[in-house]
Amino acid sequence: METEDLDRELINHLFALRDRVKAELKTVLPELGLTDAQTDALWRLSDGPEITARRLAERLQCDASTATSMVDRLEKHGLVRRIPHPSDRRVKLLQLTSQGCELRDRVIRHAVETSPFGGLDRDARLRLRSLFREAAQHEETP
Amino acid sequence: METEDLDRELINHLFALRDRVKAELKTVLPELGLTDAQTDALWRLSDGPEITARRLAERLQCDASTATSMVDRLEKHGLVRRIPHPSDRRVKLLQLTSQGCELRDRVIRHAVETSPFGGLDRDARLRLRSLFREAAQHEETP
DNA sequence: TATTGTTATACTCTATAACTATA
DNA sequence: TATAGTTATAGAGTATAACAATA
Repeated sequence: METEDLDRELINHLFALRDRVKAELKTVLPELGLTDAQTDALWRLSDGPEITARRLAERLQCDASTATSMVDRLEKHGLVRRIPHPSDRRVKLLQLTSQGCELRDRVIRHAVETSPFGGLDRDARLRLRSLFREAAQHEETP
Repeated sequence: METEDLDRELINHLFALRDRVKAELKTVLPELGLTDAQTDALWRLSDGPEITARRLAERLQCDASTATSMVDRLEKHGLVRRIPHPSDRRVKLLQLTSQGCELRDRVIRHAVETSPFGGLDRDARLRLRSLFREAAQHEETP
């Protein structure tokens, strides 16, 4: 079936593009004192105090206990803060410190500056965005 | 600058799509006895005996010693074989065993079957492929 | 009873440094 | 001298199971 080959090529491209971003980040992460996994976590934390540890684990697709130790390390480095939830005393909300925000922004900025889509002109990038958005819509409808 | 927002959205989509593939794989990897990292390695090994350990490390973007221990584990599970290079006795060529090939094919097949591009019709997927190919061309020309 | 987060434990993953054996 | 691969080590990342606190 030819469609399978097409889908496989698309996935291979997807991985290759992701690899290129990862390679670019690897040139800058050591001097920021971050590992790959910590960068992943940082990327998924917003500025506000609104993400629970549970939610972070879901976003990282890891066990809750893994999120706990990840937050332990980020907290030790002064990048994240645990804040008690105002109404549910079981919950801890995770908040980036100002240092954490700054670091996260530098990481994202570098990724954008060295974007693997830089070879595409603006029109092509807009068409790509449109296709990505369409693919994203079908997230939960199989 | 509005272009930065566009590039950032593209990268976010890229990560989200990669996350969806990862999530689908996670539903099947435990029963195959594979971890994420081992799956990554398996994916990058071809059927022929042509990849050196060094080359694998480059593809995985990891240190050579990391590749060594990864191959150790894969070998222990009977998925990979180390073969001496015919002319350069320093080099070890890595070859998937038949079991390794089968496992790798099952992983890839599952990824393709649950492709995050399933929501796009054939024409859209062809346009996406064309854009991916164009982006891939500019890999080494900055 | 169910959920949130943690701890204890045992692996896997990873890079650094030092080493060997070839080239 | 330079390169391919390994070992030893130490720390990061990960899931499982058992647990405490709260809902």
